[in-house]
Amino acid sequence: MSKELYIYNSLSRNKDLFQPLNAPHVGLYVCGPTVYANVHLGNCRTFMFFDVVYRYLTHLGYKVRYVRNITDVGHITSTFDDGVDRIGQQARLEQLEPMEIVQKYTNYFHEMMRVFNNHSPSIEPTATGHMIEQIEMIKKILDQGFAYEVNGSIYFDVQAYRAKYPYGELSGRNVEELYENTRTLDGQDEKKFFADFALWKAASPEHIMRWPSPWGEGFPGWHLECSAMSTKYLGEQFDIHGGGMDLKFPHHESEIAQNTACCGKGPVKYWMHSNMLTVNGQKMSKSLGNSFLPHELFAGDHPLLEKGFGPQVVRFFMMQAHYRSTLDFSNEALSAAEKGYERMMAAYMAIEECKPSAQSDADIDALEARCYDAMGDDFNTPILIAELFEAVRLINGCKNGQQALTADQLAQLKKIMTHFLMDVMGLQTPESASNVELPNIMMDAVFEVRKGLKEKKDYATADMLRDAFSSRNIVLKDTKDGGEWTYEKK
RNA sequence: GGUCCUGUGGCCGAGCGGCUAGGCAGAGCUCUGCAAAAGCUUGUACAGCGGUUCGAAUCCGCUCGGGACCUCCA
Repeated sequence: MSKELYIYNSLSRNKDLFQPLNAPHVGLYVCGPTVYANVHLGNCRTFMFFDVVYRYLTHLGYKVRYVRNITDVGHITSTFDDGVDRIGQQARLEQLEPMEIVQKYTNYFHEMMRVFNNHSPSIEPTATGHMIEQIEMIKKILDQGFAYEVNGSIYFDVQAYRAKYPYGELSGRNVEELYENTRTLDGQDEKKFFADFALWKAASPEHIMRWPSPWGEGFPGWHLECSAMSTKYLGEQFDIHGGGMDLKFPHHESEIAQNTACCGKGPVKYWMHSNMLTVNGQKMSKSLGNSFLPHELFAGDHPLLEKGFGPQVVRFFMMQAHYRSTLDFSNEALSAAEKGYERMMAAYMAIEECKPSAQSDADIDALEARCYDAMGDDFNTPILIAELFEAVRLINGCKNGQQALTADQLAQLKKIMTHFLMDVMGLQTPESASNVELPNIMMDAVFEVRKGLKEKKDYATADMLRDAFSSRNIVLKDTKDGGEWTYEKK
């Protein structure tokens, strides 16, 4: 059975065989959210996918250190405006302290990660908690001659960097072309070269979030935190760096430049980028106004939604598309995923009901191998799911007595489905995922039936129903509206 | 404008030189008090036009759509 793992590496533009720098240890860094607003569903897709990466590497036996940061320093919204940052802006809007904003939206983020059944990262560092590391890194880059100071701000010197290292390798663009197509430059810009980016920005007097530094009070540039924190927790070189496609340039390109300028080598062996969630073919994003929030999706509480879908259905829906493809949201697709998810889980839970046979012609080993092949081919979860539906057919066939499976094979199917469905893809059965309301809903139906029976004066059947429950330690009590029920403790 | 990605059957979505993807929906059958579930069978497909090849959805070119990045973005 092949358990080789090939990962599409954005840097090499190839599916590269995964070979950790220090097996069995694996360093995984994923750019987390900026907590100035609620995470929307598009954001969640990325975190759900990298959760699967984390889970699968762990399943393969690697000791993974998974670092996912929280960006709680406001990135400046434009190079040219005067230190307006998203968090500060939102703080003014909501009339809260910036750190209250940070806390509020971090809480929502964590809650959604939990609801979607994502594992917590090993370390979840915040940018504000790593000012010292960021300042130290800037000093090193200055010492190496790849940055310069202007009026208390430090800029990365792309020209100096390019003289020694290639710039733009990840995103595949060259600086000359960038220049031709960059929008009109502000004449008052402090930068020596248009492509230079800020490592540290001097804070204007009204800027709220500010920290002392050797260059005066200010705040770090938006690319720096990831470089500083990944280096601190994963070392100067580590295995996998992930994030959304839209972070490739300039964010990840700048990270490479910062790390290389600081430490003389590129930080990451495998760069992974997950594609966007789209709505009517367009990227879901806050600024386009086509995003919606997870809790709106669960409740069906949004103009674009016909009904609500549970977190597990949403997760299954996401898993049915490959992470490097765009995935278009639609009610029809979600509904189809819901049916598929339910069929999958029903079969999973029905394995125990299957009667084993002495003989079988099914090849479960081959099925298992194909599951690993699918995951090993750049985390191809859609293929994995297709293979698991093959398992569903076997299980259902066995339950109907149309497919012979031995006891060992049934156990193996159970193991395969547990591994891939639960452990790797992080799905849950409907029961474990929710639903405390379910018993109440079912009992409502029971009371409805009893009411009908009593109206027809069929008291014998009505009593039979009540006795059937009471023999299972559930007591039914009639009320004028319907009924109540309790467990009878013994 | 530049760079890159993409166009698959009613819908979603894999595949990316020859071999059934899969799910949902549809049709037929089996099972069935009814309904559902499940199983079996089954149709419609690779944007268009050229080219390479024994053979192309898959490679190349052009045309026409769609999108991402180039500014904060998962």
